[in-house]
Amino acid sequence: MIKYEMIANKIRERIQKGEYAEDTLIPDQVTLSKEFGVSRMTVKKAMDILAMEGLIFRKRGSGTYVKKNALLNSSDSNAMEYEGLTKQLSGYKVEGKAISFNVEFPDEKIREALQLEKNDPVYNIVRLRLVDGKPYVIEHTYFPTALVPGLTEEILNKSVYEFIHQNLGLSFGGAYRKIQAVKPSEYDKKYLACQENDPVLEVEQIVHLEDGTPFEYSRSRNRYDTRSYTIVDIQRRQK
Amino acid sequence: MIKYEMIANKIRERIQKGEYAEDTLIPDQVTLSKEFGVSRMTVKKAMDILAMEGLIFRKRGSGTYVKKNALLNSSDSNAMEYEGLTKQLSGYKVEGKAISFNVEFPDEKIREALQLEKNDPVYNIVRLRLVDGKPYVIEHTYFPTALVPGLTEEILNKSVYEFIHQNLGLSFGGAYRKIQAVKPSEYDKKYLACQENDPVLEVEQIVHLEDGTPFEYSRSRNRYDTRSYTIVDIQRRQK
DNA sequence: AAGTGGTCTAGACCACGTT
DNA sequence: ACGTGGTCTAGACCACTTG
Repeated sequence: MIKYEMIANKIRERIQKGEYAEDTLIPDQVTLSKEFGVSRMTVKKAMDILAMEGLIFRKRGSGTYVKKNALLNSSDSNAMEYEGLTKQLSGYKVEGKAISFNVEFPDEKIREALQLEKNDPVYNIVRLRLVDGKPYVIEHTYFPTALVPGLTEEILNKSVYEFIHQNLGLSFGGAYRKIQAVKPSEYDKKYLACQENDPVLEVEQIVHLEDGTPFEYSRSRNRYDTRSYTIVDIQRRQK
Repeated sequence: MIKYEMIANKIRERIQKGEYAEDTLIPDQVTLSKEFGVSRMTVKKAMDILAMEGLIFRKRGSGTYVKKNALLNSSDSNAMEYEGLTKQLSGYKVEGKAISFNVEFPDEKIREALQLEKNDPVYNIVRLRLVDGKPYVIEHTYFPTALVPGLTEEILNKSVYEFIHQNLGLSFGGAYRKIQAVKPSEYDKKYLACQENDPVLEVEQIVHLEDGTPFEYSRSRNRYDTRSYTIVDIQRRQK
């Protein structure tokens, strides 16, 4: 439907198929605008997308080039993901198990993270995820009850995010994350089967709605030997 | 000079000063285009920048709003930074100390990360950073010698990145990072003064040039109690 | 000098929310 | 019905690189 998106898709496909080889020029914007029967502005907008994805780079006066290793880096723009054995996880059995599900008044730290008043309650959920029967991560999650009315344990087992999007009509606007190495707690030792001197990778996260309202605070505590956090950081603005 | 950038700067300033309050509408694009004497397309491009920075969000048919907590999240778009005591580090003495500086043939892993051939040499640099006399991080860094001809220990103590930009005329195009919690090595225990069961936060990083050439491979090993990694992730494309 | 990508315009139509 | 932001055009000028 949207022209610049369709053009971006086609060019991306050509790069992936090798029709536009890495480290070479692709046709200039005027040529492409004639090929696709659109204005040059529309072609440029398509190119902006591919540049944000890290597939191409442009030199004024020179032309538009396919990056070396475009295919390696071609994961979604600014994608961030956990990686571990999760990578080749297709054949494994992934389980989620709720350890606890309560409503409570949060402590000061969580109140500040979620921008709540003194008497605003939150859901406090602790879940353990196992892969192939082995523990992987414990997630401690807090939602303001006011934002997710009618949350049940059943919904938790499906997708809270889908529920919010479908039933409440809300969208996400980003997240703040903090990653640390920490020593295992008693909780970690019990559920993650950590040894005393096994480190734990903790990802602390505040997720926001589109309008900036804090919506979820969570801490994921990951076994050090099975999970890592990866970031693809693409330079967006040249000076 | 560039109009849409100047307009973005002015609007950003108004948000920061509270002239456009959080969680309220700002003037529509037609009004703003009249105020600044530009076309609406130019105003929209300015708004695109502020949306990427997480300061505003837009609803078709409704208008453009300042996000809640715009000022909190207003750190540079997609900024990533180490944080720790580094936060309030203005008053402290930061030192860097080179532990070793060699040229060698890299092992397979580094050869793959830097996309090198069998006989391409690299600089192998190990540096320790101290704050207020206490060890903070050990950085193991590898550069292909072919990309940084004439690197000296003196340049290392200033800024390698500036040297590359100034003297070699090269620009950066992004990075790939992987963050893990690991157990301390003998090296860590010796230089970071880690105890046997202190975890270490390792940041593995491949930095690329603008054209996609891998340029630096490094591993930073951080004391767990003084450093963490933070990420601001802003949603860019709504579906 | 020619060709490239970056910016900007004035106007048009559309999709969507609000009224 | 009206106002909003999103897309798109045809053409213009500029900054820059390359021959």
